[in-house]
Amino acid sequence: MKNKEELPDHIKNCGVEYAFRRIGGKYKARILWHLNSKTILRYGELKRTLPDITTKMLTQTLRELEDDQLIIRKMYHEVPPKVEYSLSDTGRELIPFIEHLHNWGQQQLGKGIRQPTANT
Amino acid sequence: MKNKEELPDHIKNCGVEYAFRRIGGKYKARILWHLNSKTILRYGELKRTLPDITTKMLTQTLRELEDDQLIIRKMYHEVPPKVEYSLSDTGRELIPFIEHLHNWGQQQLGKGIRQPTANT
DNA sequence: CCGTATCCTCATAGATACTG
DNA sequence: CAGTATCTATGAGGATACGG
Repeated sequence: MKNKEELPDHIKNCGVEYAFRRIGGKYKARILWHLNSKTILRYGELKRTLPDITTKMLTQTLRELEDDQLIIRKMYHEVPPKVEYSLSDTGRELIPFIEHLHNWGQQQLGKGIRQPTANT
Repeated sequence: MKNKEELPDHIKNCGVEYAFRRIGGKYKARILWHLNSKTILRYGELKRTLPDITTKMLTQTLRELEDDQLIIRKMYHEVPPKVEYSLSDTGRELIPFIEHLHNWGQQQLGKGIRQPTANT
C-alpha cells in the first residue's frame, strides 16, 4: 500500500479512517483542545502550552490544521509580528469528541492504570 | 524527548495525550469500531474487514488492545484453531467517541472535501 | 516574535516466508 | 485457522542553526 490512490473506496470513505488521518498526529488534538479552552492563542503561547513541541512541528502542525480549515490564522502586520490562532467552526465541531476522549483519559489515569502498551 | 520517563507530569497526565497514545495508531479505532458493530469477530473475519492490514500488524494491534484491556480474546482449543475478539467494558466506553468521529468524518466526506493534508 | 531550512534518527509499518 | 519470524522501507518527528 504505497499511497492512498491504491486504497479501495470503502476504506478511503470510512469516516473513522478519514477523521484519524485528519486529526491524528502527535499534537493536533491537543492544539485543538487548548484553542478551545483559551479561545485565542498566539504562536508563542501555544509553544509554551506544549513544552514538548519543536518550532518545526508546531509550525507544520498549525499549517496542516489551517489547510484543513480546522483553525484560523490571523496575522497582524506589526513589528514585532503577532499571529493569533483560533478554532474554525468545523474545528469546533470536533470539541465534543476531544472532550469525551479527554474525560475518558482522565478517568483512566485516575484509576492508576499503567501507561499504554504502545511506545513502551 | 527520547522516552516518556522524561515527560513532565502535566503532559503525562493530560487525558487527551494519554487517550491518543492508547488508541492512536493506524488501525486501533477501526478495529474497535468494527467490533462494536459486529459484537464478535474472529481473526480471519477481522483480517477480511481490514483488507489493508498485514497479519503482523493485525496480531500486534490486537495484542496491544488486549494488553490495554480494551478488547477480550477468547481462544477455543480446537483443530483448526478458533479465536474470537470482542469489546471489553472499557473498550465499549470509547464507542461514543469513535461514533462521533465517524459521523463527523462521514459528514466531511459528504461535503466533497479533499483528502486531508497529512500523508499527502 | 514568529517562524524557515537542513540534516538525521528511529519508531511504525510493509513484504514475505514459515509454523502449531 | 491463527498466528511467528525476519528483513526492509518510509516518513513522522527531533535537533539545531539561521532569517524577516
